[in-house]
Amino acid sequence: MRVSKEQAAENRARIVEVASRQFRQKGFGGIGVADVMKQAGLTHGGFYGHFASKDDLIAESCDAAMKRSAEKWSQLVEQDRESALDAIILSYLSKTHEGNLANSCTMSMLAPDIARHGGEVQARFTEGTKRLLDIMSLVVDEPSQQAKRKKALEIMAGLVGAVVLSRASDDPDFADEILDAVRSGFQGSEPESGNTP
Amino acid sequence: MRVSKEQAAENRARIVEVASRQFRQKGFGGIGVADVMKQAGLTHGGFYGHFASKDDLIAESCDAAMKRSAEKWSQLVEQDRESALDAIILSYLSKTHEGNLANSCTMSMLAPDIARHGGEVQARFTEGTKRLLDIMSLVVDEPSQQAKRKKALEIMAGLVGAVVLSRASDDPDFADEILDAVRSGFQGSEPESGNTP
DNA sequence: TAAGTTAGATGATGGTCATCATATTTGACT
DNA sequence: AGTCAAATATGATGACCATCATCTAACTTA
Repeated sequence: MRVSKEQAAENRARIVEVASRQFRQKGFGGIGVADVMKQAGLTHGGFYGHFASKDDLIAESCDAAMKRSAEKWSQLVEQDRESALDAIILSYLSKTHEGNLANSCTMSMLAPDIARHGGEVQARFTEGTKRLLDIMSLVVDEPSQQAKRKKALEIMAGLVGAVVLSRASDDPDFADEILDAVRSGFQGSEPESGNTP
Repeated sequence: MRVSKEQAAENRARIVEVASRQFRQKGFGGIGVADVMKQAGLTHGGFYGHFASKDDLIAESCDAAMKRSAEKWSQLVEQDRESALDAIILSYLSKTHEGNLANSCTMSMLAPDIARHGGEVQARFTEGTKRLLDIMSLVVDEPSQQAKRKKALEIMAGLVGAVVLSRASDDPDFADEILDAVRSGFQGSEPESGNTP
């Protein structure tokens, strides 16, 4: 059955939203078009009315996820520029973030898949990464513009690596140790809750 | 046709070797059992004589790759303990490493897939990561044992994040910028070849 | 309100893949 | 030498999946 223009736009947005979460949780190959559609409350047939291909959806959902991350970081910066860096670091390395694969950052969940994918997906991801870098550069404490950018890159790499490694670990203590090490390394401050056994 | 015991062992090793490279290059889902066997010079049918399942092969090939990385790092440490850390960092972030997906470290190519996979694969990977951490802890310059371990974790996360992000970028200059930033951040020394345009 | 357009549903197609069943060849052991 | 069992080959099976063709219903617009 047909549906109003707004309803259709909503549906499309829902498809992207579901896909974005599912891809991060299960990888590009881990979820099929039909399943995404079902979780969006639709059947698989309508998919190609909205998207040219699965790759098209992949590109769009990555873009959406990166933009959402950028918005989140921007909000933190606008809220309190002084504490924004710490806030970003804390949020990126938080346990909640850790346990919730679907809500995680594309950089830490999908970067290798994106590297293999190439094409439009990679282009959008690269743009998104640069956007995040620009935001972080704003709140990093370094004398020159160049130094800010370099420092922001170091921090972003550290955050991504920490999340990637901690998630891949099946030892929860080790996973926490990784996150704590990187967090305290970039924050100077000590972990918020007890850390020594 | 049947084959000598040694030949069979060689074949099995070759399967693991091929799989290890292909998985890193294409992901666990990006290469099939039949293709791995073909590249090992065999047909697909014999696979289940050697392995219980594809997951079994995945676990074994990850283990092999992590062990190979550990050996490489150990060699660098034995060769020259003073310069070992720099050597590890340089090798991990090198462009050669960068361009050659199949020869890359499991941590930077497969960690998210491993996180999703769970089970034996994840357990072996975690062990391997801890082994690498122990090696790096040996050559990190910090006063206490605890500080060494923490610093090694920070560096490993930084290396992994840098490689992950640089590979996922479709802008070669940006990719290099990431690698350079993280390298110089951990080395104190400046890049070996010209860096300013 | 009638015509035409379009979102979505149903179902089919062709391909890929992991796994298994069975056959064949030949090394290994008696 | 002869038997057994292991290593590999061939081929089949069943599942899943992306994509497409076709159909239906209802929104939109004139």
